[in-house]
Amino acid sequence: MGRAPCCDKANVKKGPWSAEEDAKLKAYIEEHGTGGNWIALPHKIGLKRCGKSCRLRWLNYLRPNIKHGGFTEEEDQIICNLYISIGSRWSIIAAQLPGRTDNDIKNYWNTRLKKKLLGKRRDSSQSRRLLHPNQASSNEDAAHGEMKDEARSQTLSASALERMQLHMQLQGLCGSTTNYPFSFYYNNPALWPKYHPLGDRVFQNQPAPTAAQTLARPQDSNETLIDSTHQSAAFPMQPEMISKSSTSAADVIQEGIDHSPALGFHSPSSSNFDSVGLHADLQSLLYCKNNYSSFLGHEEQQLGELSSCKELYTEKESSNWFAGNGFEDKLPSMGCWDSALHSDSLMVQDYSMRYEDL
DNA sequence: AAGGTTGCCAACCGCCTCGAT
DNA sequence: GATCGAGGCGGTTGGCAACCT
Repeated sequence: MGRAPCCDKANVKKGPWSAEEDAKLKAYIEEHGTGGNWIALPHKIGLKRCGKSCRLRWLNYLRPNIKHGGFTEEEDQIICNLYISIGSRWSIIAAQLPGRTDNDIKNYWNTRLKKKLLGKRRDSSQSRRLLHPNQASSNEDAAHGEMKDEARSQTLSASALERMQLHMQLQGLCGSTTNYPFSFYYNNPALWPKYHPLGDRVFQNQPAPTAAQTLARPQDSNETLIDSTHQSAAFPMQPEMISKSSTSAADVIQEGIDHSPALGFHSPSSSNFDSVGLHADLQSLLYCKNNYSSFLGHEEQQLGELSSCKELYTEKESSNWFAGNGFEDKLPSMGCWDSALHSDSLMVQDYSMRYEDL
């Protein structure tokens, strides 16, 4: 027996919102707020819409200060950095980009930025199978729960693969500055956005530089590197940090770092990485095709190797790095991407070693 | 010019989390 | 501690527009 629907589906309008509906919803919320109950809201204002639909419409379209389209280079970089770092946690990524919605960023990533970064070759049938194995599977497969779970797991891995590919591209540009490819982001505090659980609202009230501003001034990265008090607050957000917690999420993560020196998480104060150079590399990757064309030369082979490694990408096999590093207690809901990420990292590590031998 | 394909994006779906009871 | 319901989230879909052949 499934969960009861949140609204009477039969009497609820679907599809595009009319101007009249928009006006009603906007006027009501601007005057009364949501009242803390989205489900009841449409009834109050006489809209034949699901409460969830109203919420989505408000958050993604009607809310003040929403920006649509026209992503800047700066925003591209932030999205790229965060996607590599945390995966498809669009709400968290959106929190770093004032005026942007998770849906917008998700669409932008899926339709444009991903292609921009990974290149058109990703559309080849090979990579299509690699990245969307569930789409290639038959309908009868989907009808079976086990197969569905497997497909989900593979889809998850696909996302992880994408991030890994981005990492490899970055590594190809930046050279192997470390044995641990995923430390690229963590080793560059200049690329770390600030974590603001309340998103825009906090940005509006806080004069501290946004991630975009931090990113936009790589020449200032030295001060970021040196400032150890800044480090805790500036550490890249982890998805679970967004959950309501009484303790500082940054502290939780920082503690995790402090106890995991072997995993490539160098504290900024001890890091001597050239964040300026890396920033430039990322910018080149995003905006200068020439710079990553050399990478594409290896991509065919890489994809082949990735296929052979794909079986490594199961959640069962991926032991959670965070377990054993003091994270499991504090981050109880650590999502499956994390284990996939860990699995990725092992595979990438292995792969990168072989790659460097080429 | 017409039909097919691809790209884009708003909206939906269903699962998960968490607070209230 | 168990259950319920609302909110939140990420993945997916459907429809329209632009582009291609």
